[in-house]
Amino acid sequence: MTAVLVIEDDDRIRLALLLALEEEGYTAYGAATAEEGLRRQRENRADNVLVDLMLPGLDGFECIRQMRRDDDVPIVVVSARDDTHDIVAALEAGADDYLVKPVAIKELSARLRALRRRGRTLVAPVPAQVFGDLEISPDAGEVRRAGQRVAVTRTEFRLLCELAEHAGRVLSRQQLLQRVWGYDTGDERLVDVHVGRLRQKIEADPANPRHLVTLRGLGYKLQR
Amino acid sequence: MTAVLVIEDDDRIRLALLLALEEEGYTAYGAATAEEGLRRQRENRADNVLVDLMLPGLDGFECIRQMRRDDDVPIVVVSARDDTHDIVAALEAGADDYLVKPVAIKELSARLRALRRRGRTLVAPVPAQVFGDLEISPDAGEVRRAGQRVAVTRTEFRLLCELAEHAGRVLSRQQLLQRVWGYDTGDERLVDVHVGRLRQKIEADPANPRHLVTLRGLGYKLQR
DNA sequence: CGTTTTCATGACAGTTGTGTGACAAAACCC
DNA sequence: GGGTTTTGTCACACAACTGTCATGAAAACG
Repeated sequence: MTAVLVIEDDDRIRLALLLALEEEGYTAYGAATAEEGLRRQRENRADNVLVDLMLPGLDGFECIRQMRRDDDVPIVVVSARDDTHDIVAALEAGADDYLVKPVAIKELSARLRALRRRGRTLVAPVPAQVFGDLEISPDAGEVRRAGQRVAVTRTEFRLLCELAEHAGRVLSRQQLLQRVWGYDTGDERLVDVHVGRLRQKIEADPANPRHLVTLRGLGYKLQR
Repeated sequence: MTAVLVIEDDDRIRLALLLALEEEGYTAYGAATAEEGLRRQRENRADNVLVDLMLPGLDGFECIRQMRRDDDVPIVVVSARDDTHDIVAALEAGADDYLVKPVAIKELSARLRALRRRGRTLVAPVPAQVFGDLEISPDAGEVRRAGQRVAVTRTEFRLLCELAEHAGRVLSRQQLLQRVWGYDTGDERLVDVHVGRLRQKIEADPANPRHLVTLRGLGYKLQR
């Protein structure tokens, strides 16, 4: 199922777009401001983003720039103005396509498909993160200890990446459940179990972990 | 240097586009018919192709379809008609963008840039890639193991090239489906089957692959 | 020092992911 | 047109992984 996020302040237009997109078989949801749109996209990544340029507060250009900082999602601008400067500026900001209102839903749908066909760029390789003798490369799906490849499972890998991303900071079990498993609620012991298994694999002495440490009452953190 | 091929029958418009593109720093060359355009693109791959829809003989849609059969180059349609049906049909045929004449050269340039940023970088002749005893020459369409030529099918070859292009990085089944088969959605098991067949051919011990490895829960990757 | 809370870990059963052989449809090639 | 190759679907088997639970150790608390 393909999810589309529509960032548009005009309620009528936004709802019309959402309905039309659902008609076309997409899962669509909206945001009335750039800030809300950015937040929703962070929390729940859509496969495509539609954004209006004229937004109250943060405008569309800035919205695109900020979203581009950590997201490769194809962004389509839907604007009322057919102005070359706007088009160029939007594409410069990181948009992938530009449509002028009123948009024909069939055209929109075809363009979304064309964009997805081309797929995510895959260009920027993520450098491996190093924690002492521990090495994590999300790109290669690999974990190494002292240069030796260590086999970790998908869940363990995600957990490790999450901890690595916030290296040095404590993450509560609740946060980890949320970020790694997507559980809003659940047994926190689950995290313990996976941390334990991870330690067996990545720590020289699993009983006295040096990298993946427990902060009693708080959670876990990964340190150098 | 970025090369652009302009397929457009109207001499005046073609020359104007070529001049404007060179002004923008591109290397640009033209073709007056679809047939000529296809031939030139086969002989000498441009990084971007601009196509007019109204062409004598083979029309633009057919031109795009034929070019798409064995080329991933970003194709931009430049048409006089601002008609949703045309737009949709062109995108369906495999175009990546659609501009209505008269085009603003700055906009065109920005769109070309956006396309390339997103698009694959299948530029220039690709040198043979070597993975231990495995050798892949995308240009020659050949695979060798220990110097011996190995017969692989077209699909297997594309799959292998895709993996080789991102050597060392995991590609999910979804990404492979999209990049090798062009499927937006589909049965991921299909990838397994072809990976399996490929292993039979390129791995010394297919049951214990050394190059084409599985990353459980993540996908496949090709490594040295 | 005893009690309570928090955490580590081994065992286990259910679930999921992957490899593979068989087969039919489609494409290709004389 | 008939035979061959290639492709995609399916089903099954097996291995790997996940989440739950129980138990006991360690730390915090009073």
